[in-house]
Amino acid sequence: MPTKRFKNVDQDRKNKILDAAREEFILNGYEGASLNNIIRDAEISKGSLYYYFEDKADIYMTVLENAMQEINMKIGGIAAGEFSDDFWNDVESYCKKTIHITFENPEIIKLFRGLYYLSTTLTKPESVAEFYNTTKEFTSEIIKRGQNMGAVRKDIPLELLVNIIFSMGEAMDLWFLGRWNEFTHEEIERVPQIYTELFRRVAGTEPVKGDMKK
Amino acid sequence: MPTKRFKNVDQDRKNKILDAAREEFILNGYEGASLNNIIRDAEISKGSLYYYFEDKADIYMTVLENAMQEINMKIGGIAAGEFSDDFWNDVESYCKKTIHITFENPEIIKLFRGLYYLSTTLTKPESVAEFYNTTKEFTSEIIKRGQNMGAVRKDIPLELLVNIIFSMGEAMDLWFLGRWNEFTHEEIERVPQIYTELFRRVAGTEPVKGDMKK
Amino acid sequence: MPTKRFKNVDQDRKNKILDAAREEFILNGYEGASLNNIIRDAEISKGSLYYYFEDKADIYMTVLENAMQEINMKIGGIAAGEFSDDFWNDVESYCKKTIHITFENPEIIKLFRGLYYLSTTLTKPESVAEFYNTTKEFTSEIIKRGQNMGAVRKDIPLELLVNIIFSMGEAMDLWFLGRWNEFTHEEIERVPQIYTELFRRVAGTEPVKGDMKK
Amino acid sequence: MPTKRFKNVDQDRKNKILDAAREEFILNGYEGASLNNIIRDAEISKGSLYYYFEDKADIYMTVLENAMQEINMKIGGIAAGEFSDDFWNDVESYCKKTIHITFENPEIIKLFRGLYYLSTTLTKPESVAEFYNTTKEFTSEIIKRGQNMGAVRKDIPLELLVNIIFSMGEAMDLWFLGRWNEFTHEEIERVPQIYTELFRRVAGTEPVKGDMKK
DNA sequence: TATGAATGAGCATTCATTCAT
DNA sequence: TATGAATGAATGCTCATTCAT
Repeated sequence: MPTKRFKNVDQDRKNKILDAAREEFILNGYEGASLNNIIRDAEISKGSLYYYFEDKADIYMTVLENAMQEINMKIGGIAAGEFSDDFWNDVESYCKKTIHITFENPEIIKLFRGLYYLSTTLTKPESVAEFYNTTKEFTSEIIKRGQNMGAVRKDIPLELLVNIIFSMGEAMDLWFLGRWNEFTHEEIERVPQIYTELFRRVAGTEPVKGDMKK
Repeated sequence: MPTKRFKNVDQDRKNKILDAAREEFILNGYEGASLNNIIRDAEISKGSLYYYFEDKADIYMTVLENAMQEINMKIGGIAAGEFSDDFWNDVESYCKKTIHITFENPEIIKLFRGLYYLSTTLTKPESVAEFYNTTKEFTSEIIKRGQNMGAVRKDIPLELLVNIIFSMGEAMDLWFLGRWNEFTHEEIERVPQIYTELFRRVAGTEPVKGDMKK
Repeated sequence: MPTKRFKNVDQDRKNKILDAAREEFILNGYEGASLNNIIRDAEISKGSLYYYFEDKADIYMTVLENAMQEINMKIGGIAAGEFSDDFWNDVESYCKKTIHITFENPEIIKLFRGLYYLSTTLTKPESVAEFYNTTKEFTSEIIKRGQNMGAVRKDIPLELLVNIIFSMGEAMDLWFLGRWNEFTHEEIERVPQIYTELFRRVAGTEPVKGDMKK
Repeated sequence: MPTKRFKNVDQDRKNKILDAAREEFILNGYEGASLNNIIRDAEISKGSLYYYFEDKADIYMTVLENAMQEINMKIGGIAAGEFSDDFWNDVESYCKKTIHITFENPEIIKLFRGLYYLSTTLTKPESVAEFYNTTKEFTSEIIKRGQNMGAVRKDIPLELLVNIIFSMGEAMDLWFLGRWNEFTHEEIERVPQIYTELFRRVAGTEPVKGDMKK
């Protein structure tokens, strides 16, 4: 439980630490990250680090939570009230926002990839798993809403659906990320449609007839 | 390049080494795996390990190649000739075989997850990437066949499609793996259908009206 | 860069480390020296060693700098002001001092021999070379002074002259070192003359008529 | 005692081994040299290496002896009969030959530098020392001849003189080697004169008035 | 003679963590 | 709160040498 002590730290210092840590984890993955590099870049002492955090995993989790929060703040209000009654339209506009953010902060993907790896490896995976779930809850909420509106199928376990959607998103992120520069502006504009079309095919109640040329 | 020296090693010894290494990599991932543990379990000397392999990555790759080969042997002949003219039917029967094997050797998934992580992290990722690609080529071939038969859409880049399919498979594997024991025999029987239905939704040319209750 | 951390270490501990390191480098040369031996003899942990120093080369350089400083402190003021206007007389008195010190601390020669070897071998030779040059600069200064006074020839490149003088000194050191015990007190007294006479022959502007019986 | 077994080896094989070993020792020094590299390059087995040689030092010594022999063959007849009665003239022509060879095979210097280092470090230095002495004997003979002719001073112990001359030669070799390319053809022609002049100054019975502009 | 598999001690270096101040 | 010195186990890897065949 690091949080209490760390929460009360001066904001600037807090940011410096989180930035340094994030950078390090992105660069070297979880195992590869060195606490020494972090304290060097954050300009704090080893002692402080261990005063704020329980251990390496704790730092990592904190970085993650923070990154997530940041993202959510940027995506912001896809609060219930803002949804229209055209579910898949909403999804598309959500995708549009998300994709923008993701591709403006591509390192974040690397950060979370570490998580995925960790969840099966770490000695104290509970907290990681917990975080992982929290992250998925948001997607879960959206999908449930779709189900209530009759737009999303109910014949497949919700959690499975979430996982699949998640993985698909990750796969597409990765693919587009690798060739982002090769795309024209117009093509980029159509990326959210592709995401949505594929999500809809998998999860939708009604057949989708897609037809998109690259 | 397991240096051919390893190939000539006494079969028992070879197995002992590969088993120990696989176990270690599964347990701790690539970075976390310790060569010391491996030689302890395999009951060989440090020198021997480095006589057989170039470095840690080389051991890992060898373990992987071996696992892959093992799997392929078990899946066996989905050679071209065995395909019928009902593409999605073929896919389902392929899924059936694959799922069986995967779920009988669930650790293998963990093994390959390391790969995924590695491919973006390792200092010498070429060989890893190469292997990763080889692995994907198989899926790629199947999908191309589907395209030729008019069963698989062509309006999405092949590689992207492969990646998505791959990720979906991984996600489903993971999900089912976690609750394999909770399923009745009948439900298990229907799993390949679920895989296929979802693949078909994503990749198929014709709308799919799925309707499967959990 | 002994990282200033080392500078602040308790004097006793510092000495213990430097002594152990010097001993080890003298005994086994640079490549042959084992950090394990050093920490064993210095009774410190591996971690501490790497807390104080960057790497093996850093330790070696620190030992060297220290030895150099020690020597310079003992030789002390051959500051400009102390020179008379009889150049070769000054050289002889400098030799007298130096020889005494060298032969009272003969191991030091071995220490620096390592340097010589290193400067051509090491992967990071810059710092070594730098140090080596610094060391030679002193001789260089003296020679230049001799040239200004008209006592030292100018028809040979300065740097070449320095190198030759240096090597001659080394050769004589080595030779006398090996038979120091065989000499009578009187003979020892005349050693600086021999050094000077030979230096003068090589570097002097005027013919020298030496005549010294062993 | 490697020699007997190694001597009887097929000439080609022998050369291949010696070449590979020499290359390795030149490249990495004695400590740094790896027997594995040697057998790889020589295309022989580990077992053979240890059948021919006692240990690493033995290989090194053999390489050295061979190199020395090679040099001597190239320098060739400065046999007694070929000496004129102008000693220093003979020395100059000897220098001319030697310098040519040295600067055509500059790696050899590196090879012998290892020796110098070794002689104080190695666990079995006797053989090294012995070799070192053998090497010096040649110089020694020449100097003695000079003494008999009255051209070389006798007031300094012969062995000391040899060592000094040797060191001076080494120092000059090194210096010229580093700037060989910067010299015009004419300057190169005068190098042996410089060597000789300096040797003569140090060892000669009569004053030398040198005057050479760079 | 010749091979090459096998060894294990040794290497420099990095690490997360502790704790006295 | 904050520091930074101290730790020692662990890491991947290389080495010269031995020896059964």
